[in-house]
Amino acid sequence: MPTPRSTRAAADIRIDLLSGELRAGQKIVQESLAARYGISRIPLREALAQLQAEGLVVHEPNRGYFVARLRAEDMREVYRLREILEAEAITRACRHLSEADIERIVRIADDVESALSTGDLARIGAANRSFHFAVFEAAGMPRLTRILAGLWDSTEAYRGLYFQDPANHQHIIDEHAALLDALRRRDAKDAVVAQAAHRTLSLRNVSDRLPD
Amino acid sequence: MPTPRSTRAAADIRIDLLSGELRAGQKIVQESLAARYGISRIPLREALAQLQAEGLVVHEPNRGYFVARLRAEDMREVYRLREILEAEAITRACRHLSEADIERIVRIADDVESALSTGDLARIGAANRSFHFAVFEAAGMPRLTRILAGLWDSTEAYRGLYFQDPANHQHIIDEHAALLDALRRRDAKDAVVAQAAHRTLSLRNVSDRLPD
DNA sequence: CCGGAAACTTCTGTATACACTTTCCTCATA
DNA sequence: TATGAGGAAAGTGTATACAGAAGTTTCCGG
Repeated sequence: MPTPRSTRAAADIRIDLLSGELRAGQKIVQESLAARYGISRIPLREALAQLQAEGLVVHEPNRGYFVARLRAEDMREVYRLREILEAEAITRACRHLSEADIERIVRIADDVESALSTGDLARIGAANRSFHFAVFEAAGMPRLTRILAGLWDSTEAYRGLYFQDPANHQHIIDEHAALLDALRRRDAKDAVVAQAAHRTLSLRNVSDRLPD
Repeated sequence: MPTPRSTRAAADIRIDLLSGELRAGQKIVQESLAARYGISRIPLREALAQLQAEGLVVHEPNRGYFVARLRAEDMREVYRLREILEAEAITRACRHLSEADIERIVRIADDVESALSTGDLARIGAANRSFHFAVFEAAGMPRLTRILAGLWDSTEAYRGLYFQDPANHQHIIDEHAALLDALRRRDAKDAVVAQAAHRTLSLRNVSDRLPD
């Protein structure tokens, strides 16, 4: 396995955080959490450092890490930031997209469809993410891509819930198609609108499950 | 001293990175860098993890950390992202600012002026940063504040050069005053413009010193 | 003389161990 | 009963140590 323990731990913690296993505001005792994942504190701390950059945990010197409080309002912040930054990414992408880029994105969109038909949530999530980030990366702004990745990560666990409902599958396919169509025409405005529609739907889905 | 070694190391590395001591693309050998700062590899790794979130270094599993390549183009990306995100922060801040907030910001602006008169670069930098982040924080968007902090950090070392030139001192004072005036009037549009002027000037100053 | 595989070197990733800080409890005192 | 000093317990921050992966050199067969 080429994945370091710290990376895997970060993924595990994300799940536990967002599934409510680790509750908001709670102190994170490194020893016990490390034991839970069967690793030592060193890789755990690196995972926590990464999650801090995503805003899922906060750190106080000599006092340790605490679970950040995620409320509906936080979710709205994440989505507002995505709105702004994804608009920038897509607008720039429209300027730079080559035909090869578009072909590649089309192939990934096909992957998403075939993943949806299997119902394998992990595969759907991975494919969907690949699709959107293939577009974002075409903007040629690596920092922007990284920031967006952090924002996506911070709500990663909720996306599974969204994919779980088969009623959403056709929406996803349609919205990806709309985005692709706009990209083909290099129509930044339409592309931004298509992306926004996609995002708004999933925000509604997610924020219903949070306090406040 | 309440600062953990890892935090201090991150600051040290930032300086060495941006002063050219550590060159772009270069592999970071943890052992030697740790020795250089007189610490062990553990806090160094945590510092590197943090710097990765800022985009100053990149990590490849089992291969280690490498110095990110910073070109004028990267600087333009950082400033473009700041432009978008600071506009959002200031717009929201205008909605939420209380009189007490404004008073506090005024006091910090005075700190900046007195720091400028002493010529102490570290103090000027700290005061200037406090000033702008006091405004950003008033937006009530903690993730946005954190992202902006990362963007500021990634060019921190260059800001010193800007403050060093006394010709810029009056600019800084005037622009802070203009921003404050707009904030008092809760005029989001003017405030964004004032902030933009401030930023543009320092971008020009910084990007002249980079390759490409 | 060259290509490729095996041994070696170097460095990363992680476990263990310990010092120092914070927190909590106890108990004496007003 | 409330309060604060003192000390024990718990937990973080970091140094040291080691296993294993990546990179490098050496050596052999062609």
